[in-house]
Amino acid sequence: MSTPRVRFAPAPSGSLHVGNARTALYNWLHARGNGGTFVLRVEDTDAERATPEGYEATLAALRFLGLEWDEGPEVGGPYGPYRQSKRQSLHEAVATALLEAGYAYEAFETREELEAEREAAQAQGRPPGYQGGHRDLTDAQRESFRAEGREAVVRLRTPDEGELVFTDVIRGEVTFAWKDVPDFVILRADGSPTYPLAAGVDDLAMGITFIARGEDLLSTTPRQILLADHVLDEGLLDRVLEAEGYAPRPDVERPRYAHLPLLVGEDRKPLSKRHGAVAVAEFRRQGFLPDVLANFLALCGWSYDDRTERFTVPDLIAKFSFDRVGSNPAFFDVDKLRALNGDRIKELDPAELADDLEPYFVEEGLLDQPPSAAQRQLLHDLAPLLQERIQTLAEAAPLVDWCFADEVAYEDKAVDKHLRKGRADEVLDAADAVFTELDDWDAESIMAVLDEVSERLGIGRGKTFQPVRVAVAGKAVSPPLPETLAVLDRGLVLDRIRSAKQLLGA
RNA sequence: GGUCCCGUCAUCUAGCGGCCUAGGAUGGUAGCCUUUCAAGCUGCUCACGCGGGUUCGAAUCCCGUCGGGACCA
Repeated sequence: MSTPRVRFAPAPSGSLHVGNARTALYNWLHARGNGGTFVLRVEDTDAERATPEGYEATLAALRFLGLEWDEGPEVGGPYGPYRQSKRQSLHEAVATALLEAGYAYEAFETREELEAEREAAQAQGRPPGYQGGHRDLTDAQRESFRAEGREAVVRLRTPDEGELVFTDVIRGEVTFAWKDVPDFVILRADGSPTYPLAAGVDDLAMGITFIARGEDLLSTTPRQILLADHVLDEGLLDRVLEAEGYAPRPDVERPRYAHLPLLVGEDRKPLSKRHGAVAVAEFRRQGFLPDVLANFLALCGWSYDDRTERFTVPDLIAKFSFDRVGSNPAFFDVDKLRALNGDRIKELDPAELADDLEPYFVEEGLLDQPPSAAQRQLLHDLAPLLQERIQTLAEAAPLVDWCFADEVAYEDKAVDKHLRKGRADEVLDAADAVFTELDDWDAESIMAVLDEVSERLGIGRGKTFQPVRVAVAGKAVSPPLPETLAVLDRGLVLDRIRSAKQLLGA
């Protein structure tokens, strides 16, 4: 078998949906793992949905995930153009050739007539598909329809009987009876190609050998196979390609199909905006790492064995295979994604984590843009403390915002609970004194003097640490106190303790 | 309405005729640890939609049924 040529063909109607991202990932992994070629073809024929912003967002999402394409927009390749909107003349020419060869025909029914036909069929309990009424019109009939001002669509003729059996890489043998596949439209009345024609022709023209796509396209597969039969058997496509000035298609076998299980929400319905975030860009914004997203997406439908679930991207390339893609719907479990992300963050080199965190802190206004050397240093010092308490990058800033702010914002609840109670005032006085006199401003020494304070006052660590924490941070939750204080400026810490004392006095 | 796909713990998933008294993970929960929050460790949470059949033996194969989804309109 030759090396695979796979493609990802998104409609650029906004940022990439995670379901589509998974499709892209599987294709990409298949190509990378088998020495193949990953082709990106943008299906931007629907002018209303395909916006320039959507196009940019789609490419950005793919790049964020690391899914670089070998052929496609902005990188080119021998079988372009790779934007479907620029290939319309090819699709139209193929439709015309199909018409001339008798595989397709013009049909003139109006929308109302088709509607009536459908209702009649439903009423009689028959399937509602097109009945093929205009299959065998004479030239004269066609002329007379045209004279009435009717416009024709072009339909591809499907067999009346027999069945089509094909092997789906994931589902095995799938059978469709031709009687259930009505003649389908390949060219609309306005002359524009439909999805099956455009995608089918482009896949063949680009020499795609393996098509992994959503399960929703399973039932259109017989049409595409039929179309491919007609387009290929007579050398029809090759002639059109040449006539239209396109590169001859590569000499490869016909595409095999893999229909991926749907991604669903917790209610088992297809994943949509109702379920929360669905765009790759959104997960990126929330601070999920691209490798983790790829890891998680790979697991949505694929498994390696009965226990391994953490993979690096090179692991995935080496281990991914369509053999182990399941056929039941995959639940997009955000909790699991968060857990994976948290695990990966813990493993990150703290310096790397600090770099990853920087944009989020800038976004929150905690760091200047660009950050000063001191700010950057502080973030680097804080990174190891943050590491095991966050699952996403966006969660870090709220934990340590007080380290960067000029003024602490005291939370009433924390103040009431830890400063206005017990012997907080004594603790603060003691902390003020010992911190001021401390020789070495490091975590160990701070820990030691705080323990001394506890002992002297005869209270537990909690009763000592919490008032100090609230005094300095303004809230009851923070990374470990001595370690955090140690990376801060001692003067700042003392100021905070004094302002807390004032707060209590007032 | 028709065609196609799918149905294992609370959730996702492994399972492809004996290795299954069904494994892993997530979530929840209890305990330990503990300066808060986490993290970590230990335990609990125990499931093959239902009914037939094939077989010495079925989660695994077959038939039916119920349920969910996709597509066609």
